[in-house]
Amino acid sequence: MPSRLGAELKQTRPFESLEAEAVLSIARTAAALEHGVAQALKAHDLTPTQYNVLRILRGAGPDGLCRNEVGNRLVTRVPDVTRLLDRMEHTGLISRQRGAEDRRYVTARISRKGLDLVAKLDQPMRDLHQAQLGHVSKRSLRGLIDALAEARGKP
Amino acid sequence: MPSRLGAELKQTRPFESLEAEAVLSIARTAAALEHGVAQALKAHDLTPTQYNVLRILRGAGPDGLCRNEVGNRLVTRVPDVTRLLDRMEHTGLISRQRGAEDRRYVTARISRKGLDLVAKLDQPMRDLHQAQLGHVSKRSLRGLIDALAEARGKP
DNA sequence: TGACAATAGGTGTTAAAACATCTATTGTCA
DNA sequence: TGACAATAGATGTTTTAACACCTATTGTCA
Repeated sequence: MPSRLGAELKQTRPFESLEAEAVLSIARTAAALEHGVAQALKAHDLTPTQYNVLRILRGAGPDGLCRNEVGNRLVTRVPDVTRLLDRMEHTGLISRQRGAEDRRYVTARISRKGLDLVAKLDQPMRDLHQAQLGHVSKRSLRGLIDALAEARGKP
Repeated sequence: MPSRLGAELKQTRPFESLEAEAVLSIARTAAALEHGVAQALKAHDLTPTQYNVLRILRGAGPDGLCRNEVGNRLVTRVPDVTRLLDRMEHTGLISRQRGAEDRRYVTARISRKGLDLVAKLDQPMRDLHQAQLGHVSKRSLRGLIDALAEARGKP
């Protein structure tokens, strides 16, 4: 019985291990989902990472967050948060301010424009996630989430 | 009871839906795993995508594959396979040849150097996958793989 | 057969990722 | 207090991703 993903990729030889198959399954699924998200955001000139930043800063509230903290909370590790924020400041989605007490810090805050944009995207994103995974049973999703947490070593 | 990923991302508000949490879980796990793969391949000046191409062409055998077919089999959708293959040809990992019967096709084949490189990477990659997911039970992995296939809509 | 659609690749350009290195500011401790 | 490590960001450079558009070759059909 050939594995599903094996057939999907038209690869004849079976996977070397369950672990290898899982790594590829995760990568392939993530790529497909992110592609959908990217397509949905493109109409608003946002990348998934920028959208992620907007949600993070909205969650942080008026106090904002420093660059490193934004980087830590990102779903995907980004090695150049400075210029990511540069671009978002340039398009007016966020503002930045050098710290008064400790002048090493630069606090980033979401702007009115940024808040409006994420607010407008809330429902479409809900719909998208539903379209992407709505056909999967709650039970499967729960198991999936737990297994992924285990895979990341956060038991 | 706050969700695991919610705490991990230091996000206070709970997820809007199980589907949204699953999408983020998949993205985060995939990023972590791919980062590990990329680190392992960096010593050989290979990106994960290039490694993927090498494995695809090794699997295809001496007949090779045309550009589009390589693109179709890639784990992640790549919008510029031509220059991906350009680079790999330039570093001597593959060769390309314009088709004789149908001159639109260009067949890509893995070179001796490419074969040697993937062969040398087989064991390290096995070890890496084991290190990344070896702590997850076979049962969880099986469930994970099945749930991801379901998520991709390949039931 | 000759126009035209379809298919397979290639090119040009802009934006973003990746990596190393550098400056400024603060903390620590002999 | 004064050297020096540690922290927070910024900058420079190269590579790659992403998107639109262009060329060459073959298939189709009036």
